[in-house]
Amino acid sequence: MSALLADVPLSRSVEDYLKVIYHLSSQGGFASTSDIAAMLMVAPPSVSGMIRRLSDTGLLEHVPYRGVQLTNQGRRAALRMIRRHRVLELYLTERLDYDWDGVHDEAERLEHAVSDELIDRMARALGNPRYDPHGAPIPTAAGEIEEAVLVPLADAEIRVAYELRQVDTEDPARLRYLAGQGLVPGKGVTVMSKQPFNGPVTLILDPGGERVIGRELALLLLCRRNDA
Amino acid sequence: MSALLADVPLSRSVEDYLKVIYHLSSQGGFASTSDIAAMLMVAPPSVSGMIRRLSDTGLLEHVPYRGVQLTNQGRRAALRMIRRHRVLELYLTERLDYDWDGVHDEAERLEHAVSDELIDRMARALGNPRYDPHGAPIPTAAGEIEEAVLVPLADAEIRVAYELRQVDTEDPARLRYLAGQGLVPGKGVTVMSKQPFNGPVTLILDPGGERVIGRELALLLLCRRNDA
DNA sequence: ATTTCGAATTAGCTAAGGCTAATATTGGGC
DNA sequence: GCCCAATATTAGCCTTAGCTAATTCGAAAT
Repeated sequence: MSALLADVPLSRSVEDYLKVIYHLSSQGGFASTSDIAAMLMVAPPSVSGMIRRLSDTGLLEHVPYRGVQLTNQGRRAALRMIRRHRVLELYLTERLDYDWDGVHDEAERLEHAVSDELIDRMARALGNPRYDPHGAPIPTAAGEIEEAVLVPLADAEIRVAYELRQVDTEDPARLRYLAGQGLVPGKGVTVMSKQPFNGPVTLILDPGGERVIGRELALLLLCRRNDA
Repeated sequence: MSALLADVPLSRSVEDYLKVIYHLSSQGGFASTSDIAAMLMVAPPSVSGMIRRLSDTGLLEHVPYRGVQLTNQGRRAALRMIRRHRVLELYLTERLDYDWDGVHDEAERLEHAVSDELIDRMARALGNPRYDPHGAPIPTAAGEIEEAVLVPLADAEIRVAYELRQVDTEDPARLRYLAGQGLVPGKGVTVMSKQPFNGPVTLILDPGGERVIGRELALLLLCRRNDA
């Protein structure tokens, strides 16, 4: 049945579009032209053009003036890129001493050039890890990805123990600051209070101590209730 | 003085052209359009087109109907690519268990995507090595390359001790065969006899023993006289 | 029900880097 | 010294993937 869906190599641009569309539509909706354009830093008409090519080749479904969704084939290709990206990020930090805030750009370029073979060798060398340096799940070679139910720290319940699982940004400055505060995956966190009007969040880190962080950052810190 | 020669990023194609032109003109001559075309597996008019772009940007000098030579700027860019390629080949074999006959293709794609930073980290992790897995010298980050005077085994003097220094091919089948025969850089070799009419060469390997190999392969084995 | 405004699309352009077919140049053989 | 074959170049086309300007669509507000 997949004789027609020959595994033609995808261009660098196509790979970038698929990845972005995966992220934008991962919460089940459509990805809009303008959101895609903003994420890729291209003009909206460029996106319209690419959307036509991608839907012609069956990688996505386009509802004009509404948005796009990946087909199964498109989702498979996107997850392959995400696996590459996350394995690369982990390998670079673990084996070549990159900081977690500096790996993104390097991985972003390498993910288009590596073979599946190399990614699998890297993953094997790392013991087939399940999470990247930011705590994001690494899809398997078969294309499975863990769907954990995580809640932003900003929405966590007061005085309830959580575990910080994932830091949802690639911005080096934010990552550097958070690492400096000890806010890295694996830490225990308990929110003690939240100020109103999008004010700061006060929390206790374990191990660590008291911290006060702004709401913007608190939205990036994805957590899991300890009893869940 | 190099304010005008801004270090504009080069495209993948441009990097490939520079590398093959470097190799074709390394013995001091001009690289011809058709040789470049053959090495890159493109049609000769494509080469003519690229030559114009490259000489417009000052990366090479073109003498119409005769060929091209790299400028200093072009040579620097080519050596940077060669450094990348060779560091990658060594890293992949040393750290990710690639065979010396399988690294070429992977390095060929990665060399266009890695940063100088990553290459330097890999080189440092390997102890700033001077030779790649095939014995080819690795240019330094500053763009220096060792110019050793090596002689093909086919031209070595009879009953004189040489050291095998470099295997000058990237062809996996040939590399696999040579490794099977123990013909790898570092071995001692002494030619005992050469058959006429491009016939086989009989040699003694140290450590190893007697081997008989065809002239085609004997041309790829670059050696240095032990007393030189 | 109409208007309006923002989002999306189409039209038409550019540059890189391929291709084939046609033309120009060069150097070797006579 | 001339001619031919091999090599190089030019002419003209294609695709990818971007752009701006112009147009069209749809949904929210009147």
